[in-house]
Amino acid sequence: MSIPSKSVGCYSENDNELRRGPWTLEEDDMLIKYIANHGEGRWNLLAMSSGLRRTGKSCRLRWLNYLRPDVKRGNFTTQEKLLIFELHSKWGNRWSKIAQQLPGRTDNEIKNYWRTRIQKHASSIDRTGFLEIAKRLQMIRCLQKAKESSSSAVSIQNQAIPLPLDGVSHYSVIGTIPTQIACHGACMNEGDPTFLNQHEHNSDSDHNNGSCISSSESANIPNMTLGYTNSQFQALDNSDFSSCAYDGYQVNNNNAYEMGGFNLTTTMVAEDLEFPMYDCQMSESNCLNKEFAYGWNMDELWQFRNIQK
DNA sequence: AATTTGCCCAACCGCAGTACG
DNA sequence: TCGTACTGCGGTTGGGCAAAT
Repeated sequence: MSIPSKSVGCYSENDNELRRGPWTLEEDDMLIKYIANHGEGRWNLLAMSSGLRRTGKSCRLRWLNYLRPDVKRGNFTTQEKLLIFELHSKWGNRWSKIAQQLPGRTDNEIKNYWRTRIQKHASSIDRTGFLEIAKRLQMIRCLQKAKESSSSAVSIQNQAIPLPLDGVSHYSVIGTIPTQIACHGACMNEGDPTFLNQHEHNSDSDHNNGSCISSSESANIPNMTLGYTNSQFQALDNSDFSSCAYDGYQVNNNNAYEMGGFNLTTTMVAEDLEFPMYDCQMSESNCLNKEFAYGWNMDELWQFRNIQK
């Protein structure tokens, strides 16, 4: 390619050379009008016949990431953030695949979000940090579930979630979960943007009944299980387990949900969601000290992590 | 007020997969 | 079947801007 080394903002005034760098309003307008008349696709042809001195790839990128009418602008909602965490735990850096689950969001946007908000927190993790992070993640997941099940009168406490071990690819450490979580302060209100309700996003079923977990109120939540599968550590609830089992997902060594990166993900769940973690405490019986709540023994977990390295 | 630092995000690059002649 | 063009994806870069010094 004849294009010199990248220099955004340096344009050639030579009509024969391709333009690079930020798009102008005129270029945007030209692209929009062309696509309105001819439709998307055939980007190289578009680039040549539209009069834009851009590559087809550049035109495509501009359209998909910025000009498309259904592109959603602005910050990610809490639901979207949670969904990104969820999907990244399943699929890793499959940004386009993740983007398909977030209507109006582009893979580029999600990728940028992940890199700037999440990976910046990547750092070495010590044992103490890991414990704290594990606690936070666990609480967050509990709170997610609280909304869903608080509308249901049925308590499914202390049910064990069976793990279908295939005897080959799964090494699992599973604990069952006492399911009382107390939330103090004003952290759970239906109208609160920080209210965790991930499943509203992609479910039209029974998750939208407004129920408020107010101060000093407890919610029955479904069992949750922390599972460590091969090199993978993640928080598993029933839906997570399904995806794990059926998608055959495995986290590679670079994945953020691998133990080494676990801290940044979970930390950001708490921090980036602006969730008042300090207001939410596990109930007394679930005190997270030596014995990790939900049956996890952190000594074992940590040892297992080291074995996997 | 000036300079430095760090963050965010749009855009670019290279590569892999697919379509087509 | 092979070669070429096109498309899409994930990783990376660097400009702009706000915060910090």
